[in-house]
Amino acid sequence: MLQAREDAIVEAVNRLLAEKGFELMTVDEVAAEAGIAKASLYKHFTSKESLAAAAMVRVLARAMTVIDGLVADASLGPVDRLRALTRWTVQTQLAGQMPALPAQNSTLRAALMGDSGYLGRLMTVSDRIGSWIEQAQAAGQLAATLPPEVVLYTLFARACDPVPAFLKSGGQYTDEQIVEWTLALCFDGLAARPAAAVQRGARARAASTS
Amino acid sequence: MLQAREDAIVEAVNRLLAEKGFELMTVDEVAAEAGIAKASLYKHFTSKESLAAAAMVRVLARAMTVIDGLVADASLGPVDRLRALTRWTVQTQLAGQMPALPAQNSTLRAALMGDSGYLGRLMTVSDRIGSWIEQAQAAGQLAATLPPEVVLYTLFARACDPVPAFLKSGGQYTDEQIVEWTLALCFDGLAARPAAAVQRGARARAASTS
DNA sequence: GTCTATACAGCGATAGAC
DNA sequence: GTCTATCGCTGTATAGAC
Repeated sequence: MLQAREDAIVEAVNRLLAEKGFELMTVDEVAAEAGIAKASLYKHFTSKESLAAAAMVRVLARAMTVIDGLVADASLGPVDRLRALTRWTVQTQLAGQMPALPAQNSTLRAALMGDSGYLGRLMTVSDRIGSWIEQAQAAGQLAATLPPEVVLYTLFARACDPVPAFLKSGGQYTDEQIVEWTLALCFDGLAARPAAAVQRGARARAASTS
Repeated sequence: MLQAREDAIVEAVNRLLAEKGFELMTVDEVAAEAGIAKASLYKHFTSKESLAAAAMVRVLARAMTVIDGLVADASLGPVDRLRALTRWTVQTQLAGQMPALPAQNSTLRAALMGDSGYLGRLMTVSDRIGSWIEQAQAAGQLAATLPPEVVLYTLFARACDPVPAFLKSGGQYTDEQIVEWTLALCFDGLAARPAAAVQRGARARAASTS
């Protein structure tokens, strides 16, 4: 019962963070959307920052679930897993369920860096992804000239990429198109690709729509 | 004299927008950094939104200057120009001089969309870049499967890419390295590249350090 | 046009009754 | 633990003297 109430609060925070970001989200809105008084909300969470941290913990936990599912599928190579996880990230963002945290807010950064639950999950997720990156680079499937750290941040950044939402707001493309273009841009870039990459892309599209 | 004062104000706004974004920037800070009283500032600009708009107009004017310089160099192809303009964007952002506008703020969006000076410059810049994109796609140098609009937004998004600043904050890479990696990611993606692309990258690096 | 001083609103957080 | 009511502060914007 208490747990369900807190879940409703974090769900509201998650949605509002996705919609307007930390600065523009107000605690009054969170309380209203969770159907609770603001003062009651502060019995569960000590500050606005801790609300955001709870939402981040939740999304990291969900990412971990996705990661575990990908690990369980032995038919996937490291790059397949990176692509699939990135697809989940972009899809979640397009669905308005990816909390957006501008890293510019120092009070929020301080709160997150002091939250061991957040830090631990962030490190676990980073380690899993990092091992896929190293495997993919060793297999010659990912640019070996890039430090793994650069690849990791680039993938994380898909969670706050403004391009997908902007394309969606135009209303002339389907979510599937936007997701595929975003993935193509992330992994293959803007430059014209050799036939091999184009064919791989065609195979992937065929598989995902079959 | 009046113009010089306003330049100082917009310069302060530009720097603060780059550092902390629109929501976290306060008018008091702008006034303090410009060395003027807040009330005097409101004689020059009618609102906080109009301050941000002025900074955006300034950065678009600078982009236009860069674009004109690239057009004047007849030795450059369309992709060369796109790369060079993107390099300028990333370098400006790394130097802390690229105003960051989270598109989530509706009052700010409304103000920008009602500012003809901003809209006109934005359209001019977009048209120039758009023509380069179409030329590059026609020449088979840019992925022709992507709508030009998607390419355009992807290039614009380099102005608020969090990855370069994050890599810089780590302190273990030079600005030049970060810029080259960002460009490589944008144009060639994460995937391992064929020899041709690698060699082109090597040539570009040699040229830029000679 | 510049200043000091202030009005006004919104928001994070808390008091205190139940 | 939930509520209503309110505090205290910050931030945008303005009044009015010079």
